[in-house]
Amino acid sequence: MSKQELEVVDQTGGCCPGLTSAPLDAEQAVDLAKVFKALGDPVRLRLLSMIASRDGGEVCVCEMTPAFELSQPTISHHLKLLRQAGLIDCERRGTWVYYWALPAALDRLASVLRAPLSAGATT
Amino acid sequence: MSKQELEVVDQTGGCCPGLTSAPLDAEQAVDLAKVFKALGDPVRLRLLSMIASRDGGEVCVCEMTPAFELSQPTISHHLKLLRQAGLIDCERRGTWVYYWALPAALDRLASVLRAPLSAGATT
DNA sequence: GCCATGGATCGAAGAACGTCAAGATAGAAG
DNA sequence: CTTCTATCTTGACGTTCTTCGATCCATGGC
Repeated sequence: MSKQELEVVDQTGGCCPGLTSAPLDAEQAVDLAKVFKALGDPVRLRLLSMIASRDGGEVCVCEMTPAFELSQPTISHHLKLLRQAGLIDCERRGTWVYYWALPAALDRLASVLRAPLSAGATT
Repeated sequence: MSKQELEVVDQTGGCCPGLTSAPLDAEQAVDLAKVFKALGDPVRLRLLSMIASRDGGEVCVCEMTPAFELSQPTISHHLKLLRQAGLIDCERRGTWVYYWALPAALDRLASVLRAPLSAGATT
């Protein structure tokens, strides 16, 4: 896996500490909450899952919309929220728009949630 | 029959396939979204962090309330939501109420978010 | 140029959420 | 039993979210 050009580990200002290592400060909490809020809707979770489970490829909007019993503007709206949360990105290619996942964002969240391996009673 | 035989909690098995391994079905998405929604508020994230970063011990409400510029009922409300999401639990002990984290819930979420280590992560 | 198609944006209706003040409940101390 | 402290619950208010229909923008084909 290729690394980004950022060698520092705390680039996002909330990436590293983790929920379980120390109390989150207010600013980190606001930042993280935005991303978790984006995941706090079943439609967005399914959209993200559809996209992220195709790590190699993109998913066309025209493929996602009919998978839900929702209007096209609603799907578009949810995709926008996922994009604003930094979880996915998209590109127009001809007539169609393709979305792909940004795995680093998911990894960051997982790291925040995952208790340190040595957590618990260390003594 | 309340619970089906789906008691396997193996993170790679039937319970938590993970966002990135296959598209989430609607029911799983609704279930997961409830937990992520509980994390989608900065106050709740900080509360959970305060509690979870003391894995060995509990945190008294009397210790959490003054950490926020919010009324005590509001804190109580957020703690209730975290408890309903299965992220924390509590017990009254004398005059005070103590909360502690349920690390298995956090682990489950992390597993859902984390791309499968051996499969698909080809970036 | 014109039209058809895929997607995004706008504005509005209804539901859900975060917050507080006021009241209720549980235990401790006198 | 009464009172006090710590916490939870209730009811209400304003804000935010989800969803939709209608409309607009971008691209490709004629």
